[in-house]
Amino acid sequence: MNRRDILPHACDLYLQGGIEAVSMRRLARDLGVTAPALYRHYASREEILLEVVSESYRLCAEHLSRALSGRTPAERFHLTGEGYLNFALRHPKFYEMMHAPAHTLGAAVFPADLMARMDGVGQFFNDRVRECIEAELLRPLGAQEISLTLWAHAHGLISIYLRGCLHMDEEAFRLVFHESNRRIMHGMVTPLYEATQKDLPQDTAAVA
Amino acid sequence: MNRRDILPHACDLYLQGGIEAVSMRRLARDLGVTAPALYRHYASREEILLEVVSESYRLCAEHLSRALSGRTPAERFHLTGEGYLNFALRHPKFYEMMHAPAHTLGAAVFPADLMARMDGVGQFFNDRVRECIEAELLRPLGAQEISLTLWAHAHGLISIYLRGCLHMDEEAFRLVFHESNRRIMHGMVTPLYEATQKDLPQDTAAVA
DNA sequence: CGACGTGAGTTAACATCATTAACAATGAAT
DNA sequence: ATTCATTGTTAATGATGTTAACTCACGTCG
Repeated sequence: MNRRDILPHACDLYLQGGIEAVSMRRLARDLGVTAPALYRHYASREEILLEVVSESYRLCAEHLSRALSGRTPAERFHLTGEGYLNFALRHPKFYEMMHAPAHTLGAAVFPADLMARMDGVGQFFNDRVRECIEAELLRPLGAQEISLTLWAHAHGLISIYLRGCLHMDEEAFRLVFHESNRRIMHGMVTPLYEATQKDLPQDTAAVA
Repeated sequence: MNRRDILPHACDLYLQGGIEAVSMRRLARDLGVTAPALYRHYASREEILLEVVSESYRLCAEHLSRALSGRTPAERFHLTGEGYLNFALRHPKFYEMMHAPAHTLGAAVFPADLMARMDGVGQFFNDRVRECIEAELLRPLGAQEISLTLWAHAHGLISIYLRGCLHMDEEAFRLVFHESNRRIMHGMVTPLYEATQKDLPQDTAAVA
């Protein structure tokens, strides 16, 4: 038995019952082994959970990479958004795991290899945006900057939906997602808006 | 001892060491009592954690409500965004708790009173946006729709920052936050963009 | 061939966890 | 004075992550 045999079972347990369902004893039982044996391959439960997170990023990157089949910057840009949305809707538990706070996994901070995977996903977005700026489909506001804005919006909307705050089914949400994207791409303000942006007040001081 | 005495200590424990630091024994010890005594006031640990979530929403609503001191729709709109950002940056652990998945707390689904608090926060955003549409500062794209878009973007950006993915300090992030808001308010596309939106390909089928 | 070390498993144990059952003390109301 | 609800207690159950000490199989080298 080695690491590669353990990870799939850990993912299964996580998909079935969430993080707390991934217990060393239960995992060992599914592998036909006793709990301390797992410590031959992983230093701790935390290390196993981090591997599940890493797997989530791998799966996400796999969905995104299919956007490279697009033949124009616009197509690849569009397919990137679709890939991200599809990943989130098809693998909601993995999507959730991607954004789990470190302490939820018992870790103080994310290890370097995980940070690298995170940066990789971000870099993919950056590259698709840069292409579109060069093709003059997007305004030259900085590829990283636009990319971050788009990622933040997509992630925020998806995570709100996955928490069940929006009372709608998946098909309805796909429409909402696309409509919301249209809004941020084209803007939401009238000419009157700009005039109000001078002399805005500061937020009052903290309360407690 | 009653519920009102327990909650602050539960919050303290959570702020110090995260959700898993809130243990019945530890909490009881801090209150000068033994663990089973807590069950006189709360049915379970889950119920206590949900109360901490509820407290997070209360604190958030408190920050938002200060936006009502603005004297114009534009001011109140701006202060709402500032209030949300300030709440997240001043109370990051509470902000995180607001968006904790239910199973993280050991709960299958959120209770109705919590859902009501969530809707209340959403409603506040809606109302501020509606005001701005009526004042013709925002385009008439639907108050709920715009509100959701703005909330999603703000939440996504903040949660990405709080996870430490952006390598910057709080001051730098405040700038990024405002710049990103400017981008979604004014749009990011060139006139060329629209022409590319016809005949976009579908994402290929699922992989696994 | 035998000695040795290494890798991978075992059992037993420890401390901690949430939760429950059974019981005690306190104080107010009839 | 008795009754009853409230609010604690101790003891126990079963689960958790993790460690220590041990066993067993296997490959390598003298």
